[in-house]
Amino acid sequence: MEYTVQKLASLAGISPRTLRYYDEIGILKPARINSAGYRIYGSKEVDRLQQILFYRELGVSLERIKELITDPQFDPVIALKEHREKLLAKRKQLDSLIANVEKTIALSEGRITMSDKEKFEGFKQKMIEENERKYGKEIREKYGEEQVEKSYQIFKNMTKEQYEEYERLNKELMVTLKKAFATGDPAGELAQKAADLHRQWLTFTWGNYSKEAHAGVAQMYVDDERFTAYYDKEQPGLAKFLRDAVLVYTGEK
Amino acid sequence: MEYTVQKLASLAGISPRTLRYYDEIGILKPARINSAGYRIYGSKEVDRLQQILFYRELGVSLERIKELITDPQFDPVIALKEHREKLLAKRKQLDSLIANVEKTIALSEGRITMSDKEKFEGFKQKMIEENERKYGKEIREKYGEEQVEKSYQIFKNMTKEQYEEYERLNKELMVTLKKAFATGDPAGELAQKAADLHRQWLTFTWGNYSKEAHAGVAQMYVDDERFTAYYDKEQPGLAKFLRDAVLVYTGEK
DNA sequence: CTACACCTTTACGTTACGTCAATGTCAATA
DNA sequence: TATTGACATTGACGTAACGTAAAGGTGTAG
Repeated sequence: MEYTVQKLASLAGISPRTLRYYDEIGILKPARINSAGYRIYGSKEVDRLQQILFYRELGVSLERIKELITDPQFDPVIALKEHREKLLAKRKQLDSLIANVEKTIALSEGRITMSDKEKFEGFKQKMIEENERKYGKEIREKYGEEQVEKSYQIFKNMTKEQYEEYERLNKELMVTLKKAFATGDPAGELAQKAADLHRQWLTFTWGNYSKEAHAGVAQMYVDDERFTAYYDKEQPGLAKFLRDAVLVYTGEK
Repeated sequence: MEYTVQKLASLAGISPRTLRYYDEIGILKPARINSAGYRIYGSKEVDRLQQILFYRELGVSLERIKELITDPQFDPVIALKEHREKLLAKRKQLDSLIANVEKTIALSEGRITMSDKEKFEGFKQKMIEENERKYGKEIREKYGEEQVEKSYQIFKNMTKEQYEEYERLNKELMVTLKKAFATGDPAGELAQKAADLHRQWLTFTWGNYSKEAHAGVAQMYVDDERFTAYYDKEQPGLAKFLRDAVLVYTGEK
């Protein structure tokens, strides 16, 4: 049997435009073109279309489908396995997305108060996620996979009290730092107190403290604009001031 | 604090282009434009961006986000609930997709033979799905929701033997029909045998048989091109011939 | 002979940006 | 001071898989 676009489209449950598109990208060419310029498809094309639609329903992209059914030495099993991995990752992401939406709904409706442990866990998780999103690649490059994972672990294992202390330290650091900034002296008493607070804050997530690493982090606050922005958001120049104070504190030039 | 595109982008972990795009679609305008034409964002814009990114992470489209944070009488809870429904539907689809891919992989690797009940169930399911994809809307309109569901139920509850008989009947119908078509006489013995086979085949999924309905289906084979294509795929004109034979058989018209 | 249903190609619209290209601005340095 | 390098701007094309006109040719039934 021979089919025009409409006929074949109806048979397969797709649109004529889809068939023209498939012709255009070369994934399914008609058997021949008749005198009037009509696309004429035969049974071979019907079979090929069936295959295409099968893979398409699996969510495979047309480009990959093209490879799958064109290249004879392409292994469809391997391709399908790769595709499965993608789908699984997608589902995982979708799951956390759904969980987030549900949490947000519950929060908005006041069904859960989240003033207790949950909220705390959620905060920690969110902070880690945010940190990962913003700095993930860089800090992994700078400090290595292990260090980063370790500090995340420490973070996750903090008790509520420890976490509150961590937050409190951060706030105190900011307050002290701003006051010190007003004096303009990175070597002054207030600035050195800020540097010490900064050390305390850092050791919360660090396994071991070293002056060199401390000075390195302070320098990074100036080098990396995103960190700079975080401190300078409170007061322009704060990041540099903190670095200078820390350099004095650690005695590293 | 004030930010240029780069600064704000770094702070939020997005690209400058994204900020320009958000300006373009009016979802986040800068606080002001300086003399050089630079976009300058303030803390109010930072907050708004946080909100935008929050909803974006939930997978909400920018257009809906715009409504969410612009329209004051827009209920975010309702919007989130709708969005959750969409996500759940998406996950459901993704799940069946994954199941399908896995089944295909297993089949390709020969890990499962599917020569038993499973294969049979799979076939039935696939037929129903295909039928649904192709004709779902129309047959529901023509015969009503109940009838369609009922016939699917009958189909699903068929035993292997019944199903094989169903398939055998279909094949015999085709063979007989083609032979009858060669005679050219819709009222002839062979054609009437085909019509009777068609009746038997239909009653497999019909609760009750009526001549009128039988004639109606035969007419539909001619009216609906997708059915026509199914029969004409074997031999052009077969659909019409079957209709004529059935009309004689049922004594209608 | 005229509808009318089919076919054709061309081309813009969709989403949320990525990626040049051409050009202007600003701060630091030789 | 002139230049350099890192920023900024707008404009425009590309993405995936088609949907949707628009403008025009074809085929057949009445």
